[in-house]
Amino acid sequence: MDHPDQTDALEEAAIERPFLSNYLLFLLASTSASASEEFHATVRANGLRVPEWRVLACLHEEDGQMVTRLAPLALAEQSRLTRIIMQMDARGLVERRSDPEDRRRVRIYLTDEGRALAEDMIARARDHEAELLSVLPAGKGEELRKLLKEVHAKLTARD
Amino acid sequence: MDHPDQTDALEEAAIERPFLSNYLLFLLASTSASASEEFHATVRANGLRVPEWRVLACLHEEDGQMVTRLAPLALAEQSRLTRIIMQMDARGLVERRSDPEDRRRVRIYLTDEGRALAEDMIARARDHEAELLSVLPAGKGEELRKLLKEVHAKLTARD
DNA sequence: GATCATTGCATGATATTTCATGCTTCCAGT
DNA sequence: ACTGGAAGCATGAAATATCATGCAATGATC
Repeated sequence: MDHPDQTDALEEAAIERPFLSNYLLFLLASTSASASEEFHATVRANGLRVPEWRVLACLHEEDGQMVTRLAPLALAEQSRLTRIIMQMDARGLVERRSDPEDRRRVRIYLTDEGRALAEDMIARARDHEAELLSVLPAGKGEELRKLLKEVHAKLTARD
Repeated sequence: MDHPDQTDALEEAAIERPFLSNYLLFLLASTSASASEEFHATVRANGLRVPEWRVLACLHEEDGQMVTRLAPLALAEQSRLTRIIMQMDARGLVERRSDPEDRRRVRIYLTDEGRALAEDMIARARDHEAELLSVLPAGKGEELRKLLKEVHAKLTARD
């Protein structure tokens, strides 16, 4: 029996179920980018780069973390984070201390100035998050948060 | 009447409701990163950088897009995308044609080689997505996809 | 306790990104 | 048509990121 031309079949398939707008990795990256855009502008307006803000937030949550622990949390590669932390140190936001238990380790601590900035920025982040949620249909934001926590936990558990 | 020391109050608050692990922008960025990690390795194994793969996917969906339309879709800044496309052109994956309707515009088209690679990578992306979904609790992935589509639509509508 | 592998971080060289700005082409108002 | 402004893309110079590798400290094995 005859069958349709293969190229046409492929194109039809592409039209019938658009790939990109349903592709989970695209939706995640794109939603993350558009949700973060505004706040990242605030971050830069406060003289911080995005990974620097992330480091402040991580340290505020748990002070004295190692560089290699901070790197994945701040979504930055190790050598990059090392340099970012050197700059934050030079600027007086954090302090590096070698760990007496294991002298290969460098533990990062917030300075008073760093802690103040972290608290300030976290307050802004909370405000921005509230605004963001208010744009969404009621409940959708919380639903999304809950789902992301579950999915994120599953994904990071595979290590 | 007396009140507790302010620093203690702040610290308690931080302990009681951890900020980061509930912060929507963190959950989005971090989930996106960990979900994409594996597939991005595949992308690089196929000789593509992540934005190049995104360009291929966008063009496969709609060929002949402008640079300024492609840039936000590929999550890359315009001048960066210009250079990425120049490289893809040099490699024979895409072709740049000036738009006769408006000669400021440069429209990007897949070459046959580019289209073949795009189709190949999209197939891999579909497979990877299926694997990813199979790791998650049943239904969670589809739930997430649906929510992200709604939220992403709301967020990008504000322009 | 010597050796070998590994972990944790730093760093040099290279490649990439970014920012501001330049150059065209188009459009609106006159 | 002419002028001012904006859109679309390109590009140089400076800042950053990346990759591989180096070095030091630790742990494991014999």
